[in-house]
Order: sequence, then C-alpha cells, then structure tokens
Amino acid sequence: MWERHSHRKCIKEALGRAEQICSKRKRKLTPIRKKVLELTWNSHKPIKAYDILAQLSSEDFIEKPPTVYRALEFLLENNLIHRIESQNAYIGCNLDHHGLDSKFFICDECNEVEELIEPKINKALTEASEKQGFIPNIVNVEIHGTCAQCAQQ
Amino acid sequence: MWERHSHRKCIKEALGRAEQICSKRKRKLTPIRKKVLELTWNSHKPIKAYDILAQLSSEDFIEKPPTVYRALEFLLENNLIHRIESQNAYIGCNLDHHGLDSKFFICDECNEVEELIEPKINKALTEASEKQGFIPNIVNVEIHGTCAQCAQQ
DNA sequence: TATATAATGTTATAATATAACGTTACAGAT
DNA sequence: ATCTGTAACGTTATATTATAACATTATATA
Repeated sequence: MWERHSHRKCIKEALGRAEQICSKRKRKLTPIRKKVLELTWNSHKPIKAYDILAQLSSEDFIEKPPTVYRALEFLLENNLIHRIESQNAYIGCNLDHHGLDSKFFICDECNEVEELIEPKINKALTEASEKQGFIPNIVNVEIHGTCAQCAQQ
Repeated sequence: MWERHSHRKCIKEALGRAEQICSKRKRKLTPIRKKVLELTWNSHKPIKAYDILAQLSSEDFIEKPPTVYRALEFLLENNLIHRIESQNAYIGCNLDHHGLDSKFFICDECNEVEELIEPKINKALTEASEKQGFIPNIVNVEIHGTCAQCAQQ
C-alpha cells in the first residue's frame, strides 16, 4: 500500500498539521510530545509505548514510562494519534475526525495499519445504535486480515 | 436493558449451549473452563482476568494466572466468550457467529455490554474492505456510549 | 496396557500502565 | 518586574495484565 510514498514528506505533513491543531486549540506541542508523535509516524505500523521509551532513551530524552504515557495521552486527546486496542500500540493519525470514531485495516502479514473514513460504515453504526436506543460516543473498529499488497504475494 | 430478565436462566442457557458446542467440536468443557465461563456470565458486564482469579481462589480452585488465561483462551477460541479490547475484560457470548466478527454496545454509565448482530454493519464493512482490496479475517467493533436504560434517567 | 496428547500445576517473569508527589516552566494578573 | 496559578515534566514506586517454560496428571485410543 505505502511502499512508494515519500515517507519523509508524510511525517513532515503530520507534524505540520499537529502544530496547526495545537495552536488552534492553544495546546502546546512540546519537544517530548513532538518527538513521540514523530515516532508514531516512523512507519505505518503501530508502535508500542515501551518501544517509544527505548527510542527516547537512545536520544537525550528522559526515559521513564510516565513521560511516554503522558505524551501519548496528550496526542490521543487531540486526535493526533490513535490506540490500536488489539495490539496495545499507537499509530499516527492524519485524518480529520468529525466524531470520535476510528476504523482501521490491520494487516496481520506486514502489520501495516490503514485508517479509513467511510460514511457508509458510520451510517450503519448510527442506525444500529438508534434501533437500540443507544447513544454512541466513541466508536472503534478494528479489521484484521490481509492487505492488498500482501494478498498479491 | 436487562433489569427484568431472569439471569439464572440466562446463565443456564449459556452453559447448556457451551456443552453442545463443545461436544459437537469434541472439545472438553472441563470444570475450570465451565467455572470461568459461568463467571463471565455473572452479569452482563465484562469481567477482568484477575477478578476471575480472585473468585476462583475463594472457591476450591487453583488460583494461578495461567489457569485463568488458559481457560479464557479456550473459551475465546470456541466463541463462548469475547474479549472487550478497550477494557482488557471478558464477557460471555450467546450468539451464533457466522464469521469472526463481533460488535458491542458498551455503556459507560452502567458498564453493561450488549453484543449485536447486524448484517447492515457487516455489509458496510465488507464493501469497504473490498474497495481497498483488503481481505478481512477478524472484525471487532466497540461502540462506547450510553445505553437506553441509562439515557432515560 | 502402552503411549501420545490434552489439560493442569507451578514458578518465575515479561509487558503494559498508573499513582503519588515533587519540581520546573510559563502565561496572565497586578 | 513580580506574583501566582496552572501546565508540564521529573522521579520513585507499584499496579495491572499476560506469558514463558517446564513438570505433572488425566484421558483417549491404538
């Protein structure tokens, strides 16, 4: 899926967008937060909290779990990253979320994750909720399987 | 949602169904597995592995983590329970799954969980997958919000 | 009965995450 | 410019969730 894209540009865009969002919301994208965000963009694969920790340690950042979890919390709150629940891992987000919903294709072969926006899925979810009288707040959809790239091989 | 149902009957049905499924598949529903399954049915709220452990200890069962996790693994494999990923918790399942997909309404007020089967959601998910060339295997949908019961209050 | 496999027992430890409290940085009020 | 409150970060400790690895026991069936 991603093998030909310019990933450097990808990271740069993500960071630029993060700066914008934070300044709009008057939140600070501090060096630590920025670094953690960068690490979630190192690839299109989810990264684990303790792997982030290890990477920070190898640079001149402080290396205690709370540092990482606080940065992750901040980034999650601002929709700059998401948590892949089925993997206890985190991944950068570059989409505009209307609501608090996210949906992922997770390839079990190469472990790449692609986030998608698909109004038809949202519509089906909303309708099902209404049918139950359930008022949805946060929706998370994780679809595990094989990506197009890996399926070809 | 559930306040008026006969929960004893609910558990009994779940256990009966589990016996059937296991015998059909030639898998053994041993005392430990049965007990763990029962505990996931104690309420319609997800239960944590270490809470199961605590309950087992208070009876005459052995009380080590692997015991519980093995039982959970067996029950998961046979679709007798599901894992609520956003809570690291487990809940009994009484539905027939055609594929490896599950969808939950999770009430953030009372913590009750309702599993649903909704072909329209599956259709939307399948179509989105096809559009990407993604071959889905396991699908998990967790919808957090407020249930009808709690919304009324 | 022999034997292979499944299930369980047991010890230890890995992996993930948070509590609690102290210190520093910084924005806005005076 | 200083005061002051809040946000951010540092630090220690510990809680929570899960698995590895190997020993023992139970069970089915050849």
